[in-house]
Amino acid sequence: MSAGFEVFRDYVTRHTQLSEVDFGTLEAAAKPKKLRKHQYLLQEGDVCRYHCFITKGLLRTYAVDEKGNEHVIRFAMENWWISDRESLLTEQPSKFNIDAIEDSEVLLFDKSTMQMLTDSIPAFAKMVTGVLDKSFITSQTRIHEAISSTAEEKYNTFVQRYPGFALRAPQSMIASYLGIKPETLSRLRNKKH
Amino acid sequence: MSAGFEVFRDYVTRHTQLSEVDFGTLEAAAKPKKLRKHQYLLQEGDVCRYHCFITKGLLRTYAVDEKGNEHVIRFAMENWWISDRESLLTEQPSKFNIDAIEDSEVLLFDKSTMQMLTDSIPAFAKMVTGVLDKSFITSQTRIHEAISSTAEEKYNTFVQRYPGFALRAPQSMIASYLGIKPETLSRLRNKKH
DNA sequence: CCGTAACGATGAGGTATGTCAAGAAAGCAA
DNA sequence: TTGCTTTCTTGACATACCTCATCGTTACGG
Repeated sequence: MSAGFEVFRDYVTRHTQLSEVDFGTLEAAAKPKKLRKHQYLLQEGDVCRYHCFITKGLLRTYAVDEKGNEHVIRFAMENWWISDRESLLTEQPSKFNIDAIEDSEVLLFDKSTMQMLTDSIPAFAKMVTGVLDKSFITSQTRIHEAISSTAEEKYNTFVQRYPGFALRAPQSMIASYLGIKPETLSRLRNKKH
Repeated sequence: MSAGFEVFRDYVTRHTQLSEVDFGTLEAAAKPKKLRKHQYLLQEGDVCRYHCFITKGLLRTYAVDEKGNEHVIRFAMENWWISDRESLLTEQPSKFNIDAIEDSEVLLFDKSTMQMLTDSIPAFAKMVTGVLDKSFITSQTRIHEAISSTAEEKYNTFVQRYPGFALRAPQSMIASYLGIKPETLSRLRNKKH
């Protein structure tokens, strides 16, 4: 068993209970992939074909606006899923880019494979829906914070909630994620005492 | 069949195919409820017990911060679902309020009933997951806009995407939803030529 | 280990949006 | 209708955050 699948196996075990046969099915379905720092998992304009589970490293989803500014939509690290669900669902070109912030490793599950897995392993289907449910809740929380907090409050909340991202991602990307300029974030960080 | 269920039946028919038996099961499970303008569907501190489908009217989810300011998290009208998924999932007190902006009618499905329905009607389960998936995608889009757009861009996008909300909700609530002050929204609207 | 490039820090000044206050308009109850 | 309340508009001013430019620091490929 690959190191990558071991991480995934632990993750699944933490969320549901599956037979050895089911784990075999999962392992056969997962395509491991390594990504070097700065390498793309998905590029704007391409159709997103995979649900990706991260077994190692740190990735980001970002969009580029007309003026060429990057906007980080989200970060994701070990034990997180990442994809463009909209492109995956509609099979239309993605508006987003996903790339590696660190050297990373992921497991790819293409759309039809995922369908097969959720159809044949109900407990796995339930886990996947549970993940989606939590993702939605997290998004609602972020929206709440985005519309109601100052830059400083957003940053403090971010650091508390995601210390891993705060330590591992460059400040310019964190600023982008928070919807503020890097200079503003720098000042915020340095004004503390 | 009540007028409310008729709306729901049409909605379900648009999204999936169900037998008459299944529709009977749904109708038996749905508790209709009328809400007068300003009436609460959920109050902060209470545990959210229901998935609610709106058959008539307009509701909002909002949070109140320490300073007493209201922040509108979302609007929802006919053919939309509304609830606090976090409270529903965890059975912890909600941080949000949901109330009626207009006289409204909803169908309530409590958590265990919903579980029973999705367990016994796979097509319905699939539809519900599909709705959640779309909700998540919508949230991601809103986050993207929140971090990358000016107040004016946010307002224009909002009007285009949700003309119904733009016409039916008071401006102070729309401003709150966009994360800006009512005065700012008023100026934006009136500066056009 | 060096040189270059990317990143972060900091200053000066600008702009979008917020705050507070007053008045006009619109909704609503009697 | 009338009067009362809530919502919207508008102005003057405050401020959080942005922009642009510069410089120090860190990362990294050769």
